Amino acid sequence: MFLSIAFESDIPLYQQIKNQIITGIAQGKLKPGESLPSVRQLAADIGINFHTVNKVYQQLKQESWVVIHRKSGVIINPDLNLQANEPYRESLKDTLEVLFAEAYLRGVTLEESQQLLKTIYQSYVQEVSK
Amino acid sequence: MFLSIAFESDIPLYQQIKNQIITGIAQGKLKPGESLPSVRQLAADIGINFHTVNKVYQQLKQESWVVIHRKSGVIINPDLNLQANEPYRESLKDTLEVLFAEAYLRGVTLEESQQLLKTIYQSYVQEVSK
DNA sequence: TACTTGTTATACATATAATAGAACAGATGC
DNA sequence: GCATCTGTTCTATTATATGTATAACAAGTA
Repeated sequence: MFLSIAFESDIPLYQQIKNQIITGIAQGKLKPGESLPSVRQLAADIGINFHTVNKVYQQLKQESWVVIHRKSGVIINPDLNLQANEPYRESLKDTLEVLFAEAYLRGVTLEESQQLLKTIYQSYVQEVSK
Repeated sequence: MFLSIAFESDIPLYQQIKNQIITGIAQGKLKPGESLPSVRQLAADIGINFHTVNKVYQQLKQESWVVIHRKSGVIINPDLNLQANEPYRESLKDTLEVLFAEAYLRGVTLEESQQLLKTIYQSYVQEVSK
């Protein structure tokens, strides 16, 4: 099992699963072309309803993280080609503005934040491919 | 009015208000000791129910961003002394890990991210005080 | 044929978000 | 004193989000 779910968390189950799949791709734990468990299988593994997993897969498909075929099931998009377009960059900036306002007021310096970012980026794989 | 509310947003009203008050403090638009509108006044200004504003103030009070007295009403905590303790740093790291996994996969480099952070930090005031 | 696949539909329970109206005690200004 | 404003609390209702439950269907596989 490549997922660890916190049932007591206030983050919705489907969001936790989605987050871990996307970070999994970035960290190379999941490779483009690799297949994911079926909705029923993954739901059984985690111990939740298959509709919750289906919701995740539908959203991932909608955002082009995965492709779904009757034959091959759900696989990580082999041709990951997501763009950092302007709306995305805007939303990212807005999110960071709020997030780091609190961090700044708690005494986290710019240097610390940049160092943290560097460490996080180092956990991402150099080349995302098969 | 120092708040701009997006009613069509999927971000809850109370969360938008809370976010803008905290970033407002970081950016120097709101200074420690400064008083905020009463729950009824702010609600009337925005055009929402006063219970929603009350929810914001209660949370801000709970997290020590503001202090509330019968006499003075709601004021930004004059002695802002919030700590970046270990649980907070953990949650910040977890949030960033997810956030930048997607950014990374969309082609946003470490250098771009660090530059963005620098720009954001520059919008925060140097010295948070009266 | 039996089984698994993704997909869809309906229903239900619970929690969250937002609104609504009412009331109360403490403080303020006339 | 009296009216007004303050934060606070209570109950209630509506809408939405989340998660579960059961069932069914068409397409592909062994």
